[in-house]
Amino acid sequence: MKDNVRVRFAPSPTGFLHIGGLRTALYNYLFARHHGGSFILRIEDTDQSRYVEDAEKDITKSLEWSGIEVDEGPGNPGSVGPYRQSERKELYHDYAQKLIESGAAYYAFDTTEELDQMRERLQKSGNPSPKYDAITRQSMINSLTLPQDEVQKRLDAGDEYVVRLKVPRRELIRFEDLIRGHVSFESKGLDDQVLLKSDGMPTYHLANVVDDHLMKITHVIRGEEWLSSTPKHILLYQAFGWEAPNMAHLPLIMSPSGGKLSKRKAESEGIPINTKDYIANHYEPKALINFLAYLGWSPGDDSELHTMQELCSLFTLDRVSKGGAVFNHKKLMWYNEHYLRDISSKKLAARVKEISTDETIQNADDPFLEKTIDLLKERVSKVDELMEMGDFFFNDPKEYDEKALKKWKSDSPELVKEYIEAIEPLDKSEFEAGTLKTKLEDVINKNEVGFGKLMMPLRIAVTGQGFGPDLFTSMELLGKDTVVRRLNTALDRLA
RNA sequence: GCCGCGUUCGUCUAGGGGUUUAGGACGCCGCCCUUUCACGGCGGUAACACGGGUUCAAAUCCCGUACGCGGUACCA
Repeated sequence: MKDNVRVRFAPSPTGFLHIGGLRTALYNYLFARHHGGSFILRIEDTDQSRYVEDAEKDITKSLEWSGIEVDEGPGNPGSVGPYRQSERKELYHDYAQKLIESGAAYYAFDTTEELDQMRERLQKSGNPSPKYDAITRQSMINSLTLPQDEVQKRLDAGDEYVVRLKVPRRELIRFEDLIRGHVSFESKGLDDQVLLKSDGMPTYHLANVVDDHLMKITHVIRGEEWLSSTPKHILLYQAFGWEAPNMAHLPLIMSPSGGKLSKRKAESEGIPINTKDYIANHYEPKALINFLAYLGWSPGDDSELHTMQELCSLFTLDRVSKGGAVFNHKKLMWYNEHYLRDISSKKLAARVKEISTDETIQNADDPFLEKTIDLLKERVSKVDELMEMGDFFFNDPKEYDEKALKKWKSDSPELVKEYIEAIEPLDKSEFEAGTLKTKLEDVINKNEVGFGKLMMPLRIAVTGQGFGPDLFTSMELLGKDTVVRRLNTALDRLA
């Protein structure tokens, strides 16, 4: 293991940070922290046509929310900046030039149409995967086929060109992947990859290799979708005479229906795909992080719950699995429930006030709100559900749950009436859970009916629903006036 | 198609030649607690893709097959 571990998370700002990207960032971060190294954020904005204005802000905000701290990045540059590739444009130009001079790359002048024609022609003649390679480049328009003065003339005239990597005809390219072990590719299967695009921007491949070297990256930890292009990168490192960083390709996060978890698939399967969706929907960042850490990795013991700090000390690449991992939303919810219950009711009350759009809740008395949360916490999965389930603590039920209404029988009005009569004389200090329960028992005993015969109708009348926290404690919290009012309202509406 | 990478309960995984009647977690089911719903506790269901080797012994090593996934762009 090299000293001074430096890893990078290098998203391209073509959209919001999705859950797969977040996990890649997390694994990089955990690895860096485990080795006391640095976690670098680099923005790979080389595709101007796909650039999304707010994407970088979204990435930064998402990482921050998740608790992933960036040691060096556009917002807090270190000594190897700038950290946006668009601001490093000239650099790539210089390095492309070096490759041309050393013979590892060449100019190509073919237009998009000519390339399409070439591919079509080859396909028709029986080549199913046409490539711009050691063989086909001989029939294309480039500095390998054109006389040197012609090349210079085109360059001087400002003709559009790209720079392509001159992939050797037959060579076995091997490298060691920290997760997968030995990996090898035959160079003949590789394209003469475009390194510098006609708009002057580098492609991912060039920019990535140049930056990883210049930024002294020791470990490249990225998604498996990059495994196939790694040989091109190895070739590049060799051409530059640089030592390649260690490589580690992470298993992909899969959709429950199979295949890489994409935006479309996630949406149709009810899985939030972007980190901002998790923020907006009030998931617990600790839960998401814990869940994501275990999606493709495990510490090897039976533990399931860990803080970020613990994950940092536990995480090693050799314990990352090789196969894709299916996103299991129910397990995420299990984590969320766990971390939610860890939060004090006092803190939750503050969160609820922040989130809520209901004025009654926003202005609620804090001790009261906290008491309701004590009761609700064990019953919900996310903070926002606290308000849904606990709405009856603040507002009279507008309607009664249809399913619960089945428990409102023909004898319910009479029983409820008797209960009202029993509790109305109670003064404030007597209006507490124990007494309220005793009063209910009096009524059912007198009428010789079961507990539920009265309790369910009361619950419906007071909360509008057939489930929820202990009814007597809830009524105590609500107070006599509210309870009696709601019981009478129910009598009117359901009689 | 070609190239590459994978494959242990439904899902995430442990296990890496004998310690395994293959362990844990989520889910699901049942019971207990509770005259609601949950929490909690206890228990149950359920997997080594297939076929050949190697070996005294294979989930574990090797080779094939199947299946899955990824890549195959002047996208990353």
